[in-house]
Amino acid sequence: MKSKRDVTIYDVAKVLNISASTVSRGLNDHPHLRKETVLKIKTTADEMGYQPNKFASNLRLRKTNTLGLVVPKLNSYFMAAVISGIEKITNENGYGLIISTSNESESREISSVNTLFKSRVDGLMVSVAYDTVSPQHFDIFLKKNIPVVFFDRVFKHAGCVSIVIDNVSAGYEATMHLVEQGCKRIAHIGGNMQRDVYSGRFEGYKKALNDSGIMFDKNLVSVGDMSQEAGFESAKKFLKMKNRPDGVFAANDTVAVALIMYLLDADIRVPEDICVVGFNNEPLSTIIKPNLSTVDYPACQIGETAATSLINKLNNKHTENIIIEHKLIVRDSSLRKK
Amino acid sequence: MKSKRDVTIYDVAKVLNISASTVSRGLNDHPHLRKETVLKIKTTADEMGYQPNKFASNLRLRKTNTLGLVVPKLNSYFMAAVISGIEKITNENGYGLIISTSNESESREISSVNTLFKSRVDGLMVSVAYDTVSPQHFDIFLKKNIPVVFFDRVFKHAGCVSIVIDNVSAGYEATMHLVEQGCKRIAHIGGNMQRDVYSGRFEGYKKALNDSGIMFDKNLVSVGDMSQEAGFESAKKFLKMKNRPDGVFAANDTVAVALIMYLLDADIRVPEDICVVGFNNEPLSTIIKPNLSTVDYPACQIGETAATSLINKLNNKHTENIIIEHKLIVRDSSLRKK
DNA sequence: TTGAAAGCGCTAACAA
DNA sequence: TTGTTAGCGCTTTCAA
Repeated sequence: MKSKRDVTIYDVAKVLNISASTVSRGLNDHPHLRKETVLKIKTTADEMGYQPNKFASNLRLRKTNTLGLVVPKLNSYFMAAVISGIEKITNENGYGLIISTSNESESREISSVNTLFKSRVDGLMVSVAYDTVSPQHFDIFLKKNIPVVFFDRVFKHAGCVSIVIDNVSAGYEATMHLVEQGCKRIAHIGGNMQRDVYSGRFEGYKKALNDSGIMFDKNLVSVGDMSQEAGFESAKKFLKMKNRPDGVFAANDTVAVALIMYLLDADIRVPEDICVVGFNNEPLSTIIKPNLSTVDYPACQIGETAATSLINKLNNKHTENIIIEHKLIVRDSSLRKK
Repeated sequence: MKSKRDVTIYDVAKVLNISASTVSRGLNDHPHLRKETVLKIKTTADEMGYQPNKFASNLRLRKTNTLGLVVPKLNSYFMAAVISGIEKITNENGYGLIISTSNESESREISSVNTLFKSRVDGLMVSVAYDTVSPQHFDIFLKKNIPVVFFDRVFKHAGCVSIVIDNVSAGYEATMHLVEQGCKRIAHIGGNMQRDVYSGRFEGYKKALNDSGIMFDKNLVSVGDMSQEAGFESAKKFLKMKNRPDGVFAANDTVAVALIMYLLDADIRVPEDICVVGFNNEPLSTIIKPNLSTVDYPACQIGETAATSLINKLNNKHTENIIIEHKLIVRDSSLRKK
């Protein structure tokens, strides 16, 4: 594994009979250099196979030009799209990106955050894990004035920008749509209410019921880990009730699809007997029959916005919380009236 | 964004009235130090909030303890599982991980590889992009004796280890299964035959036909980009034929599911009229009705194996190509005989 | 068992 | 417009 010594700016300088600092300046397009010199330096460096040593420059400059990203999981279409948005912006701005996953667990999130801190990223983007309770592991960043941007699943944390959708409105619209389809007993499948996305959607659900004169019934609310299993469990629970729901607003598509599969297996008709609305517009929402009504929001744009915010903050530009538009997409799973 | 100066080993040394080199040794558990001294150094460093500066040590040691990973896309269950396997091993062995995506394009792959090279990763893991033609962008690594491990979509490249499944056997088994179900005209939907995974599956398909006395018919082979669209296109093509296929072996689940959706919409029965087998065992294979028969293989284990191989190679241990077991999973989409 | 000192490769303040 | 020089924080050789 022994590698030959790399070409350094000193080697280039020696060949050109100039000083290393001039080479450094030339490589970095320093303004006061003769164009001619710059060109000469760059071509020679190229020819010699020079590769800048980031560690030396990071060490010297005390910054890494690298951003960190912590996400709960990689297995959703949503997250893949977010990351592609982030990569686009970071690439355009000459930043590197280190991605780390928390696997939905607080302890893994803490270790990811610490690792990125040790890697001395210039800034951090985070979507919080499912079961994270306290945001205090981000304090090491904040204490050092390293900016942290939250997106999707966020913490309200002094000095941190958040990129979110309006979950309350989205939950409200989804539920209202069920009301408009004639549903009277509308159930909700939600997640950990410590996560703003789930508490927001739940709040919107309750608000819509209230505005429609429908009494909130806590038996119609099922809280789980938003997995396929959780969807089956909720379906089982609803089917056991003597007074079954006739509509369900689920806080993600995975759960909604699992619910529908279970219902269909039990010979319940969707949407005739029970209308279902999901959340996220994952690809599987158009594979299930009937196609799933859901809430769509631009994942790629969320990624781009998060990265842009972070970079702006690094450049001391003004930044603020941003709310991204969402849209209810009505498909067959909730459409009784055509 | 100005950060206070960090605590360095010099600061720790000053507090303890010893030299920086001793502190360095203490922190790294150098053998000849008094246990007492080591303990004293570690606790003081901790109390002072000391964080090692990786750049300084990377610069000094000429290695980064970081591995690079280049993958085509993040949006599949398969890749998410592979990455979680890789993260497990890298974490256990004290390596960092930088993930980069090629977005299935050769040019993005080249730039990812170059970026990781500049980041001076100690080793590289790669699953090749859909349309990569030449492996020569990996030469910068090989020339410097930095090990490269391929997995899933691989290049046969001197000195590079590959972690794969036996795609030929898998394609053979899938096709044979269709034959056993009574299919006589078996079609194949494949991808870029430059990718070993697709050429292997195709080869297995042809071999199975041959072994079953079925004439290979090139009109029954549809090659596309393995997207949902490609699945629809293939379905359209097959339905237009006067002599339609009665079985289809698709080289991934996305295409297989799209095909089934299209067929069902056209009132073709699956499996009665056409049997379908996919590949990868993605979650959507159990959401489509009828559930999709497919080939399963342990993604997480592939990730673990790739990372382990790479780390072994870095430690100058013996490494070799590894073939991971796969399994045909028969579900309703291909099951005529019970 | 510990310390002094050099150097990894780069950048920038200062000088010319 | 370019050169000299010091130093970023760490490791390690050599010496004690």
